[in-house]
Amino acid sequence: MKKMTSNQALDIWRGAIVESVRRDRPDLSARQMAVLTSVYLLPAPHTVRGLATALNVSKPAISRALDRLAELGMVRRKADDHDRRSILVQRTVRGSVYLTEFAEMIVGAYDITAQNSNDTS
Amino acid sequence: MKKMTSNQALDIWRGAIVESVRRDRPDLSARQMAVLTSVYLLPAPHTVRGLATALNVSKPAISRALDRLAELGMVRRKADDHDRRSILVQRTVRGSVYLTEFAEMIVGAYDITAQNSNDTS
DNA sequence: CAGTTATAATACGATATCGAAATATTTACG
DNA sequence: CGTAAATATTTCGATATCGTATTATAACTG
Repeated sequence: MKKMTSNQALDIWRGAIVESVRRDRPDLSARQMAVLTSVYLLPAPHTVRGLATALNVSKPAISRALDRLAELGMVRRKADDHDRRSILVQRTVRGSVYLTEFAEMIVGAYDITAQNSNDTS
Repeated sequence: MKKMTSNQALDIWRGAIVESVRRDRPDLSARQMAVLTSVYLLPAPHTVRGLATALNVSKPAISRALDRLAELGMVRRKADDHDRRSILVQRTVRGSVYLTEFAEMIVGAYDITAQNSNDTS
């Protein structure tokens, strides 16, 4: 499977999102999910301002997303000693677990899709 | 790329969700997205009861998700002539366009990930 | 050191979503 | 028929999220 078709892409997305809904996991908004994955996958450090720029949303929107993610224990705020106006968004064990489980749901959906689309060429 | 690693899965997910947030698209909840993709990717017909069972959520939750999706013009309700208690959830052009665009964002994220993980084996 | 700029958080009012209970409406069945 | 069951929606109060404006704190600058 060298390339991915649009149909395969949607199948995978559906498989993962349906599994997430079925399991009744904490329902993160698209924005919260964008913040969470960016914090975990992009190189540190992460600030409110940086995330706001990267995601093209307002800083208060990022602050609130961090409120929610921190409440779920998936990120942690830490003061920046070099510039005490800023905060550094840090990863947590719980956040790692959540994303790892999510990744497994995606891979699971991928495997089912790849199997069904039987690309033996 | 015969198999997909967890890291690649998350990279793709992040790429697509961030792009969706950046473009300021209608922000569907996970549940709404699960309903929308199920209606478009699984074989018809689709009823509230069927979707509720498939997604393991209550029927009122499906009704409300359909309210939102119908308000956005992404699905349409139609009375079932064979059993007038039921409704049939139907696809629309707008819903197809939305999902097609979304699929392209996923494929785009996939291409970037595949490129970066330079799997020349 | 006074004034400006930059950072993040909070306040505010509006809107959306939630779960659970109550309400039609239609069908099944005895 | 008439009662029970099944379908979907609506209602209710509680909670969450939204965009914008405002506030609080820290750093820069002339």
